[in-house]
Amino acid sequence: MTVAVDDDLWSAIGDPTRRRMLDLLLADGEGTATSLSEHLPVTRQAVAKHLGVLDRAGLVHVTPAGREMRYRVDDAQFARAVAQLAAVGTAWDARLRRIKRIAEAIQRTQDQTNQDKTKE
Amino acid sequence: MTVAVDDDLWSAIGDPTRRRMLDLLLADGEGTATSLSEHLPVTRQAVAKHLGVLDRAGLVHVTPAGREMRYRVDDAQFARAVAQLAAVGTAWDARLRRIKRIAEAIQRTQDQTNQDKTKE
DNA sequence: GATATGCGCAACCAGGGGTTGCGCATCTGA
DNA sequence: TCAGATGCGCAACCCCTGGTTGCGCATATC
Repeated sequence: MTVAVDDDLWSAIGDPTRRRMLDLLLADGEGTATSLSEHLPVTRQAVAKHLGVLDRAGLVHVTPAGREMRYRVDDAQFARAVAQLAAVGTAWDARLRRIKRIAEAIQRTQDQTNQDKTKE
Repeated sequence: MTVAVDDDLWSAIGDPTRRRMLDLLLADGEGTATSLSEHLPVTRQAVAKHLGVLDRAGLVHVTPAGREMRYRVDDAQFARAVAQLAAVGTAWDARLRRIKRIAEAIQRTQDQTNQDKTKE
């Protein structure tokens, strides 16, 4: 019942800084390491490394424009990442519900047993 | 529109080994560092460290039983973690849909412009 | 009581996120 | 046109984390 997860994709969106970067890129359409770093508590170099990770994971594409490197989100791959989040979430949610159901069932049988005992 | 995420909780479930550990604990109800390590590609000590992280995040509880330390998942906290996954997922999904809508709108206005031009 | 089993602690290593420092390329304006 | 500003990449370094091995201690078990 374990959900198969693309570890590269998951670890890419697992980092909080990278999640904020994706947020920023989605909000503004595109951005550079420098522009992103202005809205983040880390340096341009750190952002550049993260952009490298996101690029290798296929979550962003880069377009050279003069001396700038403009990044934008790859919608399709991003959608895949969101789907993975959802998959793990729903799988765990389902498991939680099943456990709760079983627990309630056990509770009921115990109540029944206790009731039987009081009858004796 | 950024979703507020409990970073400790997220980073706890962000690690693939910890996710598999949670899976195992949920499947078996409870487990020890030794028993879990038998189903994982890492040593008991590594598992023990992860259990420490999960414990500090409130995702598991430990019960000493003789020389064993039995861990089980905290349903409530685990549900919170799942909820966070779902929250980020749905937020991003919504943003994707909005972008797609805007893109389509732009497409339509461009089509309209082109049509106008052909009319001239 | 001797042996096996489960655990914790400590030291160590590799990789990743972060920083600073530097040099190179591209823009821009006087 | 050329000098300064701007954007970027590369390299070295630090610290934390995930992982390992090695050890000793406590609890079961025969």
